[in-house]
Amino acid sequence: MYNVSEINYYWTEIYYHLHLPHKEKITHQVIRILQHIEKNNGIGIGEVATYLNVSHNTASENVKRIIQKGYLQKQRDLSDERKVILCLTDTGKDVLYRNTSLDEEKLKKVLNQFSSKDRQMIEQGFRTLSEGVKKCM
Amino acid sequence: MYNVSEINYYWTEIYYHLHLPHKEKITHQVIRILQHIEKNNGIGIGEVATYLNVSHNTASENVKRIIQKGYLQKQRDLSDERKVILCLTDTGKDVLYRNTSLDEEKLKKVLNQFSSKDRQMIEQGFRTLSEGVKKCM
DNA sequence: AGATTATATCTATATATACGATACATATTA
DNA sequence: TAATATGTATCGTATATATAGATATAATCT
Repeated sequence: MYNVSEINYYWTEIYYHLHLPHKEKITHQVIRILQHIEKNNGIGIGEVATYLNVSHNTASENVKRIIQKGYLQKQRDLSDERKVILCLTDTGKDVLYRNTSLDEEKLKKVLNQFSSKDRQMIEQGFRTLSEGVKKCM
Repeated sequence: MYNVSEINYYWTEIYYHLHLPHKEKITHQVIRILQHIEKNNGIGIGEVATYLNVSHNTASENVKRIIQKGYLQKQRDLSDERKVILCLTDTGKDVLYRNTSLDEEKLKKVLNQFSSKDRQMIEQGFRTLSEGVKKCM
């Protein structure tokens, strides 16, 4: 018997202690948009609207503001020039990283405490779960 | 040799696919406040201000709005009645949960794919890392 | 009593989010 | 080719949020 609540507790503890410092003011919507674009190719305004469950004009305006901040870039789809294709700028990747990832310096420090066997187990656990997630979802 | 970037990649993949649906409009500041209060006891306005690096009045107003939404509760510290002690309401716990944890239904589904040996390895990996983090940070 | 501390409130400003209505350019179809 | 559909952009408007400075209040300490 395994306990998913327990895993969730570990999950939040790890993030609480290892997240990066939050520099920029940013909302969840913006992070969701950045992450959705980063994790999928060829995302346009329409897909953003559907994903966030907001109207097209809201998505368009939200994306415009994110472009103004320099986090996103626009291209036109060559096969259908009505469509926009969005991708992250380097700044956008950096912002997304700082708001969703673990601080690698802290993580290194923590991992250094462990035996190499334990480290391997941790890494293997994450890898296995991540790969299982992609197969299943 | 272990690779922290790889762990980070797994980390974001897992969260992207397993996070709960985002119902409420919420900012990062609010989640940071809720999480900081949940992970520590006896937090007041002053500590919130220090933690977020904002002025005391900003922290006070922010907390006031969060209380209005029903996510936080106030008590006075019995030993020093100037001080406020903040704690999460049930709604607040629920909101924090939905914005920082993994969807337990999805997680169960993913874990069910694995052998019990793999499941144990994953759980053990999280536990070990979580405990290591608390020792180290 | 006076100073310090912790919090609260008032005012003002900037920004984010959202939607409806409308416009426009590019496909697609009859 | 004319009519329609599709994808996006913009305008006007409304609301919520975040922030700070100035000031106030209440409890505590010296």
